[in-house]
Amino acid sequence: METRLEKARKDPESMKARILAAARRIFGEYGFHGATTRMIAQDVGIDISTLHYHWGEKKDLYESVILDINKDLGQSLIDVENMIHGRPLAERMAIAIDVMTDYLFAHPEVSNLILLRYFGKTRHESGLDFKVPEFTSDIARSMGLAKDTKLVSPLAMMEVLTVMNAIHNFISGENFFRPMTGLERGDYIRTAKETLKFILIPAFVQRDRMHAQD
Amino acid sequence: METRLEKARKDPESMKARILAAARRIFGEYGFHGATTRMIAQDVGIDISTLHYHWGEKKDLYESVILDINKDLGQSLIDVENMIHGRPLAERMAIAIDVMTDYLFAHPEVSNLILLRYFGKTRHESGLDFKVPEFTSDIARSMGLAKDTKLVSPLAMMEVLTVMNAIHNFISGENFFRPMTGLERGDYIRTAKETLKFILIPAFVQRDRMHAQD
DNA sequence: CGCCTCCCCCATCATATGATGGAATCATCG
DNA sequence: CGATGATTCCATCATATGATGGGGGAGGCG
Repeated sequence: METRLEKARKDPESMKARILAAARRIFGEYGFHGATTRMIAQDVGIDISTLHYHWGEKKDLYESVILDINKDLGQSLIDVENMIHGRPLAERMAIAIDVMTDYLFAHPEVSNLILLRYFGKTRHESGLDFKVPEFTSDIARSMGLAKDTKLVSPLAMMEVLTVMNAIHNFISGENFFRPMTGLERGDYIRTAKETLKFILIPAFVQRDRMHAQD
Repeated sequence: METRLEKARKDPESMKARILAAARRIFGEYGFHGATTRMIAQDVGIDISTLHYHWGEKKDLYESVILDINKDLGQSLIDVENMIHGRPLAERMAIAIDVMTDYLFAHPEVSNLILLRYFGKTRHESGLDFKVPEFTSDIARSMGLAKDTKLVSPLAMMEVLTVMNAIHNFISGENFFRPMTGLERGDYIRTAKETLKFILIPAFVQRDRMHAQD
């Protein structure tokens, strides 16, 4: 059976899809409790009852947004994986950082929603989870931190989380950080990439070289 | 004139202080919109009207919490600065990471509130800001990334933000990340420190050595 | 004691917000 | 066209939440 979410993703012009897109943005900016169905409806230019007609209650819409984000992020990770396959570690990481950063800056609500979910509770438990563990394991394998996605050590997971979160932080914190730096958006993005590559790559490359010596 | 906040900080047993402490926790967990005055009052074991009696409207209480957090964080940074003064860079960073991580794990609402403020909007503008720019500049100077706190380059600021945020992320994301790893709390904290030191230090040390060669 | 001030709670209000029912509109198809 | 179903909006409800007024009590002080 086709879910509402699948239907919405097929036709981006449909009302379902337009509501979903607006919900991604608004939930991403204000979080679950900070966003109101009225804000989302107004953003689309429709009545709230239309929103309820298509997506049911607020929590259902929110969970659909999370699923949607998950799909997009998972696809991006696959794309990156294919792009960097077979290259040396430093190059793999540099490309991954560049590509993921570009993707996320183009879809900042992805980073926003992920981080807000990490760091903020919601009054009612959602039961629904990000696929963070799977994604993290995949990246760990891709970075050569684990042989098998089933056997990723806690240390490796936390290393991956550090890298991914460092990227998300710059995207999601743009509204706060960019005014601090006084940079234009383009410069901010360039500097973010530069900073991320400068800080994140050397440690892994160094360890990689040491292991190669054995 | 003594502010309500100053009064509350003097006597931690006072009702004012107890409410403030609860507010730090609840706002930290749920964010501004996710937290309700009733939740905070219930946490203290008092009526909401008592809360309003001491702190006025919700937004005022929230801003007091932010000011309170700022003072605590600023003091911690000063403590760390004194502790690491004069040592070589790698050592300075390792100690700073250890000490700040311990402090923040003991007061996770500090990280929570900071990150939620970075990444989530609130419906009404607060006008009140974290002292993030000043703190960031101080750390930049302390890390040798700038001669003067008045002249910190955007690049240096973003490097500092990367480091600070990496720490906050592990504290604030514990509820999400620790179950992923299956670690006990103590092991989680240890692994977080290890990971942070492993990733964050080498890049700066490498660059420091290169500059020393000049 | 009588009065005052400070502090706290009960009852209540006002508004924001999630949600729904039913009418109106539009498209599709026989 | 006329029937049918899908979609949208208007009016309205129910609840959660922020906020307030007034009363009561504890303690200090004449």
